[in-house]
Amino acid sequence: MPLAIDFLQTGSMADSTSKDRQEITFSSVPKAVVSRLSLYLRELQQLLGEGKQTVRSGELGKRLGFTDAQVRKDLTYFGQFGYPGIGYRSEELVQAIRHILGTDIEWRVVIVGIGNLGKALLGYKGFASQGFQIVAALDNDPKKMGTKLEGVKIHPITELKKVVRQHRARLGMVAVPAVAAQDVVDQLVDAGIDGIVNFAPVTINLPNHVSQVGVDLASELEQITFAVAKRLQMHNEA
Amino acid sequence: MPLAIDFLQTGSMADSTSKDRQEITFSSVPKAVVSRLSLYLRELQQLLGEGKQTVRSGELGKRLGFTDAQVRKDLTYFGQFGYPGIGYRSEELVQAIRHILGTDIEWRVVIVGIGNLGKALLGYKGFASQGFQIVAALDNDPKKMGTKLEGVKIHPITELKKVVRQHRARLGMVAVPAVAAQDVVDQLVDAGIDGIVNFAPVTINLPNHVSQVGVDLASELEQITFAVAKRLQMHNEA
DNA sequence: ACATGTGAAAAAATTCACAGCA
DNA sequence: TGCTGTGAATTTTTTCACATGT
Repeated sequence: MPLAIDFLQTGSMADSTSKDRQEITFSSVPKAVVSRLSLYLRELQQLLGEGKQTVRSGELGKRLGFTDAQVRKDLTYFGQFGYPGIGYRSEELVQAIRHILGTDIEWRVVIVGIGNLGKALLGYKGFASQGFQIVAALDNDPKKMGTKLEGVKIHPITELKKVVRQHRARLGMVAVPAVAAQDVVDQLVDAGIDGIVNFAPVTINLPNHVSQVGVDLASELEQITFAVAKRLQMHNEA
Repeated sequence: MPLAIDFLQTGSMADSTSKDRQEITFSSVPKAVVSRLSLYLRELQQLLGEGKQTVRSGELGKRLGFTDAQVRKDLTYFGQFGYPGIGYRSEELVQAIRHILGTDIEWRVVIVGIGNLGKALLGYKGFASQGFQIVAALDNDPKKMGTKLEGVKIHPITELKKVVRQHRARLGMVAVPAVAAQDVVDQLVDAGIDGIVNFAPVTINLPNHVSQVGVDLASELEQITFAVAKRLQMHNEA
């Protein structure tokens, strides 16, 4: 019996353009598919801004460097969203992907660590537009307490649990020094957070019921130096 | 004929602890291997800090959530670094991975866009420790021109090509608004940059000879909301 | 004895290619 | 005609399990 959730509210009988009730089965969706879904969403929003009401799998894929088959296969993990002979309706697919990713509802986020990076995250406009609301910031510098940045109040880390619960935050972004990361993460878990984005360049341990994504800025650069070193080497060989 | 590069300088005849000359063949190394390599490196540096001179594949893997076989297989894409019955010598493996990633030499980096995120990147200490040197910053705000931040001078974007060439920078980090990203990237390519980390939430187009990695902060959060939504759904089902 | 390195097997992800539908 | 959706084929990646080396 596959796992499934209700998907896309049933359209009214008179609304001939809306698709029938669909199901999403989550069994064995490759991790890479989910990250491409984010890219599809971003590109579709771009396409909408360009006034394109529909898009074909080949077109969407080409803009992102994927094949048409990849785009179609990725989407069909979650349902049937396309129209044979036409393509996909941009607005409809945006809504569908937002529902799949879970960002058709607002997520309340706390940021821990208001150094340079934490401040950048606080001020980042891209979160709000994708359904993320930053509800509180936490830091252990006494000088910052009680002040506001970008309209968000800064609390002492000692009040983390209280603040997370008061705001009913479900996600945490950790931008503290590496040595403090595990401790902060433990507190977030204790406070009942559902998921964590960790910007500290260190491995953190979490219980299975809390999701994490690690973003290591040096590591991102290393992916590139490897590619460049490889290319130079190939060139020398040839 | 496989691609290969010289690897690990040949030890002196008297140095019985150093390994023989090795070769790296780059043919068909999975992309995921390279990102794990970054994690191995980070964890090994951590282990060294804890005073561990050697580490077994199972131990390294466990700390990162991988299997022992995965660790060994990943490393053998590039050579033989282990000692049967012992494991890997931490310091030696650190050097080897740095060489593989290309970070055993210094890379000069420019940052374009000195908003909140650009400032955070400028101040990030994790770059220098991994072999990245930020040599210049660029922005188009006249008020910032000529000032210094974190000891790095801010130049107008109009001088991008000149600045990149004067500093012989090979990598660029792009932290400008989405609408400006492609233009900035084009200028970086024109200036002869080798690789780009793009923080703007937009797809950029590059010639094949320039590497890129995209970091989309909202997308990172979406990976988590998907996992959380999925877990909640599984719970409801059960 | 113990841990690596590695072919072989298995699993997973991608690509193909075409049936079916607008 | 032109596109999606999708089983099948292919390719890639991971895991297994054991021969090899210390």
